Amino acid sequence: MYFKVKNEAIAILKNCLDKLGYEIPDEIKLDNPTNPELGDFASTISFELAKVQKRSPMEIASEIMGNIEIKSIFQKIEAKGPYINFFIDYSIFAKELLKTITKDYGQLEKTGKKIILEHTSANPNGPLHIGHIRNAIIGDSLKRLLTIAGNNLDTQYYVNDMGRQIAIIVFGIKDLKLELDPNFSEKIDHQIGNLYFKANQKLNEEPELNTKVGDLIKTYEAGKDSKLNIVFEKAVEDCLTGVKETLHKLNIEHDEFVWEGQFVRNGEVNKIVDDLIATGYTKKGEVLILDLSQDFGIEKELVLRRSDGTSLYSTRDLAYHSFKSKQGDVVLDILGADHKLAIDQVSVALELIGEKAPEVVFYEFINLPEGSMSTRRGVFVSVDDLIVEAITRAEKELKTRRPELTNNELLKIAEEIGIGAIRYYIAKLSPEKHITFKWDEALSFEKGCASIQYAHARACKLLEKSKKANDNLEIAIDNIDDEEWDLNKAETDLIRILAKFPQVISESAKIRRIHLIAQYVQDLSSAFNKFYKSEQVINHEYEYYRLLLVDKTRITIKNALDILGVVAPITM
RNA sequence: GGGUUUGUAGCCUAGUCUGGAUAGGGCGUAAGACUCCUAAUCUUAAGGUCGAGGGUUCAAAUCCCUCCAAAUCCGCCA
Repeated sequence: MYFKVKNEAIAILKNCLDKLGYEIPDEIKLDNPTNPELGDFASTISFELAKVQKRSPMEIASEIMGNIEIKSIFQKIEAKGPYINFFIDYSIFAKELLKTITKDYGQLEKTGKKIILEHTSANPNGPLHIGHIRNAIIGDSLKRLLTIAGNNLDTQYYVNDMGRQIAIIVFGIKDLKLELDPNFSEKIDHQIGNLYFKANQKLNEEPELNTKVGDLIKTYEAGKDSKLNIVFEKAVEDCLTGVKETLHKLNIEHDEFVWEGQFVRNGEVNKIVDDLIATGYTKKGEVLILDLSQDFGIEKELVLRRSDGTSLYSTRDLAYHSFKSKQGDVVLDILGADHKLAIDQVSVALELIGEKAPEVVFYEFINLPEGSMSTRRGVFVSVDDLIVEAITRAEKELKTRRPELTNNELLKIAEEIGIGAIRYYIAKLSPEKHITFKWDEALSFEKGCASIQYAHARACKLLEKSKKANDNLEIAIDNIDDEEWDLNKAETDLIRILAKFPQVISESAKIRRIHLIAQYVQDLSSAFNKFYKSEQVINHEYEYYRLLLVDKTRITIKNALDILGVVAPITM
């Protein structure tokens, strides 16, 4: 609906320019003025024409105004100085819009594109910490966003079962006889993280033990020692169990878990190395390297094999990316900013052998006030702890607000609010922003996600109450054209924001940024809360229209929260 | 040393790609609003050298140059 009106405005302008005999630019851009008093769309076309024609923009604007034709959906078109402002006629537009908002509002046309989205992919050497969830939350929200934007998504978690990290864990189990408690006295990924920390300490004290780790890597990569394979696989599987549990609590599920080891075993890594040798960009010295400095300006050489013949992460990653490249139209990675150089190398290498380079969404680090996090050093805040704290805080708040709730109800709502707070905290920031983690900022309920969820719950409750007082809501939709509806400011503001939802989705999906959605749903719920506070709905003259407005707002808030992976509670 | 990212009120942040109207939100602060559909709400106010300096332009938070600060990368780690 919004697209349609915007295009209509552009058509009106084009028509007018044509009439005046001016050359029509390829693209006519319309701004959304921040101040509603300046209209719904604004054109700065006068400035551009002024440059070409060497006349004042004001003069051109008034000339345009003298020749412009107003169509019915617009109430008026005004020139404010050099700007040309379009004002929508909301008494018509609002009714049209309400008809277009259905259960799947926001769903864009199918693009037919398959997108392979890899996210999270944390090493299975400990529990997820708050650095990892930025990846997971951005990744999962993008999956939801790109799906509603019409794409076919496949999400993958790349499991690093072959790295040095995992070998260190196996070394801890086999050589240091560190034990995991099979009775799960502590969540298994936390146990593994702890074991990893201890094994690293030992290796720091006695660096000569590193040869044992090297031997483990070599043996596992060869894959012939089936007993050792089982130890590796068990450790990874165990850790992954814990990680999946954490992700599940955050409403995050992956379609596939792809183990990197398979690419060594099935010969893909060797094949990639051979293909790269064939390009002529490799050099063989003590180790095999890929040199991209001459033709691609990448200073750092990429080592493809260790001197002992084993593969490295980046080589296996090349094989994995080649695998993904064959599965979809777009390969999308969510990566920490520390991977920028590495993925540049991988991308160039992939293009050299005729595969698709990934598109990458980078995010900056989350640090603790005391510095960076590290699983190896045992310095981190785990996501599990964060979740417990978030839910505890929500519970406490709920107890004072809704003392009449049963324990089960309370826990359910507290979970929805706590998880929402976490996801929203990450989602609302643009990914290139550096974050210093602070509990109070991460878990704020004021004007954060909770107020959005609250708006949704309010809308639900209102609709429920109206059902008791009224006939069915559908009647209002049928009769929508028969009655006049003179909208006030609160209603107009709400309509205006509701109308923008598909445009926001389209724009966010295009630039692969979820924080626009977070901002949008905040604006929407804020407009709804204002409306709710200032206007009576039940028993009002325009009750049908207002109930419709409430219902459509409810749908839109829910669909927007869905993109962020946040539950829209019916009550709270 | 070189590359990349960030710097917007006491605090957090949008806007930077694609220059355009009075720089948009939120927290906190101050004052106010529940005999009325849920006050996790709403209303009002104060609070800004858009890191600093220079340049381009009719117009710069936005583009260009120099500098400052923070983070990060420059591993036979992942």
